[in-house]
Amino acid sequence: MLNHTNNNPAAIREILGRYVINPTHQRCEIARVMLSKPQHLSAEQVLSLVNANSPHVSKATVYNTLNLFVEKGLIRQVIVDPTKIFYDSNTSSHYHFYNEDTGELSDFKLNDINLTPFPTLPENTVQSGVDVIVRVKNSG
Amino acid sequence: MLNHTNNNPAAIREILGRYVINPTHQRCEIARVMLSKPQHLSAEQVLSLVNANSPHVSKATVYNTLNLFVEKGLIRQVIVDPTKIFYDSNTSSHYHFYNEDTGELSDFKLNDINLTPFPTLPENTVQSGVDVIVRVKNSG
DNA sequence: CTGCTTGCAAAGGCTTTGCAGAACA
DNA sequence: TGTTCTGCAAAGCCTTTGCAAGCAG
Repeated sequence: MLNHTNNNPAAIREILGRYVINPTHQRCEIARVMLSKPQHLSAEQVLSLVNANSPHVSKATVYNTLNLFVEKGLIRQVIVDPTKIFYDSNTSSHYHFYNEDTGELSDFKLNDINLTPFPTLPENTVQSGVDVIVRVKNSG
Repeated sequence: MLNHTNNNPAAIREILGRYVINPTHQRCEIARVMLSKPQHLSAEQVLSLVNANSPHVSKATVYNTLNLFVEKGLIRQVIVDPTKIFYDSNTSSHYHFYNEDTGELSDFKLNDINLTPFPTLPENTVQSGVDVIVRVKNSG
């Protein structure tokens, strides 16, 4: 699902409402940053983008809000680096390149990727997601 | 590559030698634990397994040694959980199930998985690895 | 009023690092 | 004797949490 918006306050509130998220001031600010385009941001990056003009959102709130957004399905975590979590505003099915030299994360889609028929899942489990990460390094 | 051995000291030293790793006492102990079978262990687990009988390897050495083994290609990191790193003694091509409820990691192989032809890599990069993680939850 | 939200600071958990002593060739 | 390795303790980083103050309905 793509939930991007051009910083339109009403549109942001509408999206939050759709995900049953109480649209407080701070949450709208964080949503504005996250949803401005498809992107991958760390909590630290969200914090500084949100507070770029005037600082008014605390670090704790950024962390708590990002977790709330993940829980509600508005954004996704991407776990590729042991030192930090990335948050992805694009929740539709896609995969990632991760540049281990630069820490850059980028998307790809494959029409011909075919992970089905899946291997048999472990007993008494249901699938909750599939991550495909192609790790790359600078060739230079 | 599978580098497993039945706790045979000479075999362990031979494997370490093959990866150009100076076979100190501590490193042999850690290798013995890691290479006893294909498995996924956290640093904490390695620490307690190594020191199960008599404590003689420090936490710092476990961390440093696991990193050394990764660097030399003897084992692999598996990054699926933001709170800890798993180390995998099986470096041959395979993929992972991760149970988000229990933290259990298990392997699967797919004959019919076909990630080629790959998407075009980002500019000036070379591929260094492909991770496929199927996240599951308990169905009960 | 009453419950939800925020922010600060402190705590937590995993991992790395500095440095002195130990081991080994 | 010189290099490499180990271990302790401290530091570092990212993230979470406790709790009091703030805000909204």
